[in-house]
Amino acid sequence: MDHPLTASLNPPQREAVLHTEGPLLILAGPGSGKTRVVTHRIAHLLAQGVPDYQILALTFTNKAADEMRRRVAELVPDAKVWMSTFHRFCARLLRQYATSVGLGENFTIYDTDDTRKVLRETVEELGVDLTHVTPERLQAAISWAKNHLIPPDRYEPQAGSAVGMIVKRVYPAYQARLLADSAVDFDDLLLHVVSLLTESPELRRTLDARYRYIMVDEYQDTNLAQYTIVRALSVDHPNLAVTGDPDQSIYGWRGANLNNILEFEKDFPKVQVVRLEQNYRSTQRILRVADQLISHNRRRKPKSLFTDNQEGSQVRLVKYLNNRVEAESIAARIAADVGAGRRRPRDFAIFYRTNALSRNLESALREYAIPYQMVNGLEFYQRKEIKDVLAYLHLLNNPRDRVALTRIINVPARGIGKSSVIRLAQYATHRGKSMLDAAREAGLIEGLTKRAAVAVARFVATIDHLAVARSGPVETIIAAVLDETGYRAMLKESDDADDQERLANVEELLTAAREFDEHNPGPDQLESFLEQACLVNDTDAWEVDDDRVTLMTMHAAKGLEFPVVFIIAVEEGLLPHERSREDAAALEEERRLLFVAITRAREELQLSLARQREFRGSSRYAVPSQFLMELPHEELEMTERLYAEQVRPQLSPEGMERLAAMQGIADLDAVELEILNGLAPGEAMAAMQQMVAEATETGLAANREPNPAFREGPPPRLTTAAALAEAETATGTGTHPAIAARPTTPPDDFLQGMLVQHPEYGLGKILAASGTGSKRTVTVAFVSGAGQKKFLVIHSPLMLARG
DNA sequence: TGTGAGTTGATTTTT
DNA sequence: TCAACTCACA
Repeated sequence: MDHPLTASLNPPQREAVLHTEGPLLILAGPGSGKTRVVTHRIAHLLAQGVPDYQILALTFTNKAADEMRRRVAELVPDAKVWMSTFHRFCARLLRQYATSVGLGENFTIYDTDDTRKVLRETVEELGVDLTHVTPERLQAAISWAKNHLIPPDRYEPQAGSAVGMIVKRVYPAYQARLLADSAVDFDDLLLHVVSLLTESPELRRTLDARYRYIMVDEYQDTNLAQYTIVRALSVDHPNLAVTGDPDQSIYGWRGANLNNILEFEKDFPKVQVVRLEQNYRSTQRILRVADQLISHNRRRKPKSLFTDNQEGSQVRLVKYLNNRVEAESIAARIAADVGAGRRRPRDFAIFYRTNALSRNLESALREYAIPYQMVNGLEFYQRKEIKDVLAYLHLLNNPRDRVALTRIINVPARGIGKSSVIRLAQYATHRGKSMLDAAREAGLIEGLTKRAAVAVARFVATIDHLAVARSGPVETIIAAVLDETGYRAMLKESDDADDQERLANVEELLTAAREFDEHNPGPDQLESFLEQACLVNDTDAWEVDDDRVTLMTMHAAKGLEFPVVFIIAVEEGLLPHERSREDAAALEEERRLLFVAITRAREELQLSLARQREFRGSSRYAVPSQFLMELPHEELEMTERLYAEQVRPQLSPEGMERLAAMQGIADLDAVELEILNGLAPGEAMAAMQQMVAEATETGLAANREPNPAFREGPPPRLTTAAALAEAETATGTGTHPAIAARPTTPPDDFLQGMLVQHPEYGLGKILAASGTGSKRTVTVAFVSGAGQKKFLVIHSPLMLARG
């Protein structure tokens, strides 16, 4: 009988799906339908009668886990298969057995920031001199050791390594401090689970039997700790299915060991190996470029990628004068394609090696009013105010959490200064007490002023009072924290517009908590909430459905695909990154990184570099990446651009409509269409935004008077920011020349909820307003993707878009 | 104790 | 370029 489940699969895919018993290695090239195979395999297992709780699927990112969950649900709606990241899985497990590894029942997960604080304090306590070693370096070294399962007492530095010597001293103290705080860092989550499994054969057996079918995604990225965990759970029931591609291993710097996948067949001699080599994503040309590049790597399993897709156009390789021209040209191209109706914003992605490279792109895209989303930036849970509130929760959850206590003992200000906190910490360390317990004895602490002691006592009382409601709904706990600590009042009474924004963020946290409560009913959910907050990351915020251009690092791009991909700054020192150039293995990883980036493209691909690039404030001449020499030149179309591309699209009616929809306008009349066609794309976009403002003003998108800004004929053409700035100075209005001058509005007329127009950022809404007259400040959220900004109204080029 | 200005120093990728 | 940290002052 035919399996309806496998009807749509090619032979190797089917083979992988139908293989259920015994180890399985799926070598999946890019775009080969890997997720499809994994999800169908889960569905198949379930159809075979395997209970859902016996299946465990492990990924590296929440994004991947969510995607898998979504797609399994499409096949088998009610299955409750456990799909999560390694770290989350370990956190869950660890919570049951925390005491066996020396942690308190409610342990805290310290993030990178917290970890650095602990490290810094440890270094200080030990009196270690850090003149030539940054804490980050130390952090990386300790993380490396942990990823390689080297405990503090077995750490031996390489001969002559200055960092190593310091690590040898600091690592044990650091680890002791974590345990004292009943806290773990990210690496510990894995490490503690490894010790659980190695030290308790019984527990290992139980879990092995429980998770009978284990799948690991992106197996090439596993480090020794992850490898050990997976192996330990696959001894009695070795139904371990791993998928991966050695050519896409890009996390070596985080301890990922390529050997795990290269030697899987040695680890499990009876393994079935399936190769997925047919690519369903890219054009022949893109695939050939990728293939040729990666063939220069030595440490790999050779594979032959092929596709039935079209030949496609040549891959563009463009050399720009400088980074500004690069960014503007890319933005112009995108604007042209969108304007002509050929593409939507969501079809495009721009990749770069380091986050710092995104700046020019952002402003260029804003200039063209192209909506974009950037995957990184200050992530919600990293914001100061969110971390503050969460610190209160952490302290309630784990009274030993020292980082949390020091963070908020004087926030809002209670008159407990730095020196008092140090005294408190010393007292606690001396007596082996937690900071909170030490604080309870504030009156006994030498060197603490009476005033400080009273303040500390009051702080303890507040915490104790809050602790009473600790087991209730999270939203209630947060609300109590905000009220009883005075945190909300502190923000509310502030004149600073930043604080108004913070207040809004804090309210958002309340909403998040409410949603969490709905999904997680029952008492004592605080720890679970905090765990979730600690283990989310930037890419999780990326929205597939938004019609926006995507900006991200090449690392974040893994697992995604886009019709058109731009890869910028393919230059020595950036693409093989500075720090990777000497080391052959690291260089291969950089090559894989470019391979990953290239293979994200479905139809069009452009690689670019600049002759001159501004970096760290100063400008320098760039050398083309050595990887460019390795590409097949017959597949490339090479051009050089010394000025910003002037792409003047003839906007088709269809394209205009799309643009209009993007900008929120219902329809356009013929006159407007004609005028817009006469403008450079950047101006056309700005003009569009103006129309939105007009439309909002009248409340009626249709049936408008033609915009007065266009009656007087096209404004001077300006494309570069320099020219724009010049024009601004000349007119003295500070507004884009395409926008008609308006009478100035008194600052106090800028009210919360109003729509405003900004020459650079476009249309936005006032989220918060404070102060009066010349001190009037507003926080504005922009639709363009610029995010939120605050302005002193009187000095800002903001104009009301309504009234 | 708290704030502000000035200086310094560092910048890959992330669970 | 920018953020974090230091130091001086109120």
